[in-house]
Amino acid sequence: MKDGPDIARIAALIGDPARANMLTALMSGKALTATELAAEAGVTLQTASAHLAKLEEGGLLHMRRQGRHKYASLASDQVAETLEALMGLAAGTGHLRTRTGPRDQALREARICYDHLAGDMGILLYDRLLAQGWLTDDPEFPVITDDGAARFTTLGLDIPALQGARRPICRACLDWSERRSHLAGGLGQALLDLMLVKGWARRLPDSRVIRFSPTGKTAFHRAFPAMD
Amino acid sequence: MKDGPDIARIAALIGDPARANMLTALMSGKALTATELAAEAGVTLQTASAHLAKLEEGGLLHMRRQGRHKYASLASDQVAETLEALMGLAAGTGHLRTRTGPRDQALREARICYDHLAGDMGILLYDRLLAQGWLTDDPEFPVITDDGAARFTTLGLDIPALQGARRPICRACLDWSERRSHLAGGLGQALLDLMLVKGWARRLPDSRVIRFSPTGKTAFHRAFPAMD
DNA sequence: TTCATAGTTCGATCGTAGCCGAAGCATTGG
DNA sequence: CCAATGCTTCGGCTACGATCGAACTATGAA
Repeated sequence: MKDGPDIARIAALIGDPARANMLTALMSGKALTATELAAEAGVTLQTASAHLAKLEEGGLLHMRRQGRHKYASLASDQVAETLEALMGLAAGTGHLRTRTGPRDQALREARICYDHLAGDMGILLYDRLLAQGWLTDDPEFPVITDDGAARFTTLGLDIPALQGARRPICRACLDWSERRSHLAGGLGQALLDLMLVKGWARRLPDSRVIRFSPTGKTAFHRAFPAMD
Repeated sequence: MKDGPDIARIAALIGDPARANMLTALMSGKALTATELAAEAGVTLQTASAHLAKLEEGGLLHMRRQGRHKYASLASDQVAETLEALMGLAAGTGHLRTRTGPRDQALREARICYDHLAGDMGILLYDRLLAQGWLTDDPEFPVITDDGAARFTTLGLDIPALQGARRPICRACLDWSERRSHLAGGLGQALLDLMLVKGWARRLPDSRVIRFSPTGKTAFHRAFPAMD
């Protein structure tokens, strides 16, 4: 009867609408304050505080006090992945009730997933990196090839620094809209940062949507071409 | 605020202990009757009936009437995957409260995940298939090579029949105990069936545990050797 | 037909968890 | 020091949903 871990405990944590909204907001990867999350969830600060305490106690969030602010962020990539899996299910089993509005369309095209690029563009990036042989294709932890390391360095990334970090540099992450893999981990984050810094794309305010400019797309295709 | 699909709806479905127990039981891959599930969840038949209705309405279960019995099974591989993801989280964030008993140990070694082999043995199988070059290493949908097809046919599988089915023949599935991939999909199911039929292993009653016999393990290593 | 088993529907009960108002700490800035 | 802002704690209200007993329907067996 009691096979495996206590799945109900954390599913119940995610199952409350207010908490689910908070978690979804945190999928943007940014750490948010309690007040911001309260607004996001549509509840008062008191109830938000209670929710945050439960989420931290449950191991889903990581809290950091900074001055008189309290910042919350997802506890790990694993949490983000689980949320994406749930989104995939919800998108699929939703009785066509989730008609895809224009906002939703933009989400499918390019969005931030925790801290890296997801959606059509995220998958495209991952495919291109594989096609060029800059990454080996592991189902969970791809590895950077020598070719790839050289290329990333040319683009301005500090690969040794990334490799020194505790966090896995490469990680495959499943996409809820496309049900395919895209690149997460330190490298995924660094690449997205790069694109934002170079002005290829920008984040829409208060949303997970990432909008590529026409010139940005061109630059993307030149930097990550389809084949050798 | 309302980014993406309604994640709370289905998380709440999974979040009830009774329903979570039912879903966990169904991870065995077998279709179970309402009465069996009621026993599994520790509730009366009436409440079980209500839960099953909700789970079906929510798109997590697929129901099939057969005579005066009503069989429930997971609606899709995707549901099973999401449950595994939740188990991974629950195992990790559990405050050391889930001390690994002997039963748990057996689960980690070899268990059934929906309808295919998971745990240490599942990962070992997947690695060996890759090492032999019988499968290409795709993060989500590996492909059977010609070598592999020949090998599987020798073992007694009907590859063309599997390829004809609607279901994806190969699929990588993430393991909650090991956080690595193992083989799901039609091929994963067929291989597990094969091992059970050949008597290499057997299922423990009322559990997801799969026990390999000593001779079975030997046969396994001979059929799927470490390197060429 | 009659009986037994499987499952459903209804109604009532009861807990729990979400919610907010108000008051209480804590940190920063003047 | 005081005032303002960010967050927490407390208490009480409310509502939703899980649960079960009892009565009802449906299928199968004798």
